[in-house]
Amino acid sequence: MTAPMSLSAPIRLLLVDDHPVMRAGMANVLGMDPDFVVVAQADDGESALLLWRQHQPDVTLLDISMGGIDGIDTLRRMRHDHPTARVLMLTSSEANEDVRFALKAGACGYVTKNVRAGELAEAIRTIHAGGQVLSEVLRKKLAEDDGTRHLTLREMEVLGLVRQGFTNDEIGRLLGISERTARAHMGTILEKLHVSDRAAAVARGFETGILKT
Amino acid sequence: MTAPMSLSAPIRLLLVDDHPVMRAGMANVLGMDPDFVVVAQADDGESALLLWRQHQPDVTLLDISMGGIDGIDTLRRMRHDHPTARVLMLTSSEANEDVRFALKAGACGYVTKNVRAGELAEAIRTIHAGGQVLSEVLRKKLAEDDGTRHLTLREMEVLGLVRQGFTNDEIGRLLGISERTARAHMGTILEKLHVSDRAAAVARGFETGILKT
DNA sequence: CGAATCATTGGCGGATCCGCCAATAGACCG
DNA sequence: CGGTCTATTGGCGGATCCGCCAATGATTCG
Repeated sequence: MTAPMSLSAPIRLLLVDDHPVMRAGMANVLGMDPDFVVVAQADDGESALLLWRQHQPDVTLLDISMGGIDGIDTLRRMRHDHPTARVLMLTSSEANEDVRFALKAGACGYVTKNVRAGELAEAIRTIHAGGQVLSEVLRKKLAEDDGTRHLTLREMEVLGLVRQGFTNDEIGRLLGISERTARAHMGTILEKLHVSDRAAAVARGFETGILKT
Repeated sequence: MTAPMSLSAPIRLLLVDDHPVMRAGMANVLGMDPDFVVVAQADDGESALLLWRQHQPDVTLLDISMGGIDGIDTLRRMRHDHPTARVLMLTSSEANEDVRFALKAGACGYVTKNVRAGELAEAIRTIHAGGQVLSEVLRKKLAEDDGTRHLTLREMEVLGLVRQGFTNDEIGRLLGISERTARAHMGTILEKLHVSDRAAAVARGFETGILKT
């Protein structure tokens, strides 16, 4: 528990969150620690990408729910433009789909906002050292969820229309497929989500993060 | 724009939020201003109530989504035990139902977390001076929503069961009423929510905040 | 005390849903 | 090259949904 690596250069951070007060909190908490220096802050995805290019931070802390392009998309583009970018998702969402997509999109870690300051600092150090961060709880949720097969793109598309109140017939026409096919998709959705009707499927969609408010 | 009332005693604040980093942000932002002093912080409803009694703060900043009892319930109990308590909701939810219930439960103001630091300080001063705080945006959303009639308790109960995938028949049995009555409730729910089927009703429920993840 | 809202129930009928059966074609994987 | 997954479509039938008609008692409000 002796202060580690205070001799090396501090880890340069980019903070991305659309809540000014939250950013102040991060800057404050992390600014206390000489291992870190906040080189820039952004409140949306666009400026995050811009600021990344300008500052080339060692680690980026990225929120998911933001106005404009969402955090996952920002992450995708950031990793696409700069494959070396190391990103720690710091968000309030515990939805499995968010975690899964974030990791798939190249996040090096995922922590929820109810994390304590010390844990956050530790996570950043791990990320910077080239490690992965995923809390035990989330790891567990993901694992038990892997037993379940996930919705395909097509199925998500269908679920999105179901959410809007379209009938199978309308969904078929909207997607340029037969009503029967839409129904087949509906069937697999119900099966995969372990529910008995489309109303419950929509609910499940929101619960798991497939659907967003 | 001259610094107001710096001669009087500072406004004593209680911060309630389950995100440590967010609390640090609030404490930091508000601590800069000599008008404010943070006398206590809580990360859940129970301790919030306890700390209120101990410190009798001038203004409480209260989050809605928290582990344990939620912010609205905390607010209710706080106002019940101490009708003089002045509370400013500070939350990330923009859902109409949250705003409505908060105001009904006795909140003196409601601001979302994407508020800038200066606005937050201003809001607290207004609350302390006996005023109400509600952003133009939220006021507008509420107004246009008042045209729509709101779900009754019974209807929310039904919607909660619909969400779980129960049929009208099952809902009837669960509530000890006829299937026909459940169906009638369903009908009014669809009408009030301006949707065509129960799946869309569930979606609307999540969008408006009637249903929670 | 009327007006309004709410919770309740009934019948009838067409629309829609969902399950079970089966099949084809393309994509991807080892 | 087989196996698996995905997307697609068909038929059949019972279950369920939703709309339209109408009615009663309780409660609340002005």
